[in-house]
Amino acid sequence: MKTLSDGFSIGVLAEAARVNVETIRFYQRKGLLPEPERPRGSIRRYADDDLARVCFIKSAQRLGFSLDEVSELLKLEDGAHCDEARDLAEHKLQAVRAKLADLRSIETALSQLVARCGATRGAVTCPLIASLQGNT
Amino acid sequence: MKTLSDGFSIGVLAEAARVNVETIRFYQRKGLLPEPERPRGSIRRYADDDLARVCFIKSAQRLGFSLDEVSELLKLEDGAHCDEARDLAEHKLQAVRAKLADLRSIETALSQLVARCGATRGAVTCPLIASLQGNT
DNA sequence: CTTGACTCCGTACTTAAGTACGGAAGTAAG
DNA sequence: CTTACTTCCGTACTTAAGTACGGAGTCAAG
Repeated sequence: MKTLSDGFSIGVLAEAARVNVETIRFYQRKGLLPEPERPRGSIRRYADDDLARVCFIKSAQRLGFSLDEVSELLKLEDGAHCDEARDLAEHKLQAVRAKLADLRSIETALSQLVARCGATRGAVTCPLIASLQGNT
Repeated sequence: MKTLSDGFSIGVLAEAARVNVETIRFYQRKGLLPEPERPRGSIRRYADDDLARVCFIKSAQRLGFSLDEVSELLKLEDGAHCDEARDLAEHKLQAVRAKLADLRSIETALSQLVARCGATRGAVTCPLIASLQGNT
């Protein structure tokens, strides 16, 4: 007996997450996404949780986290030992703050460039490179 | 005749930029870094500009820009036509701002997680995933 | 109950960003 | 001048993150 909404297929999941079906399968192989049981010889069904997870992966990736790092982030969610989780989170937090600082200086540089570019004609010597000098 | 400081070798450049020598050569092949002339049958010499450029590339990469995107950013610096430059800069600026927004919500989520994790024992259900729901 | 679309699975291919390799040529110290 | 390290250059290998492919099984509409 089938409850009314017992999840969606991999194709629907992929489409909803704006991702290739193969990518979903790839994430499963990597252990980033749980592979739901398939009811005896049938097709796997996915739920909103899975969609959220895929979206999260893509979002974190856009921020420059690798899949390995994303998998660490996800372990936090999955309720690993609290101490480990905390350590991990603190490290990520530092990385995130460093990225934020870098991005802010790029933002400043870019908006200045845009402003100046509207004003001065030709010969743009933008402050972009200068804005990133002081990094490790 | 050699002036006292007429630049450094590729090895020194690479070391200063904390990068593999091969990476320098790779960037040259991709046109991200100019290849200085080699004085008749001798070795190429690099200057501070080149170092700055390599550092910039690495910084931008850490923020999630691809080498292709970095090369666009660098074209801005190189004084392309002002209008193009401005367009490019505006697009990048939007991308940068989107990244900033995402990063800020991750930062919030992570710091909340760290805080809670110190307080509650066990069973961490972190707000990380939730924090990234609202993205395209 | 057939037909067309979708799923499953393993394997193979692709792209981006390097890294490594090997031989010839340049260079710097003894 | 020899020896040991670099550079130079082309070509080949590696890793991460997918993408594509092909054959077999499943599902649902007509």
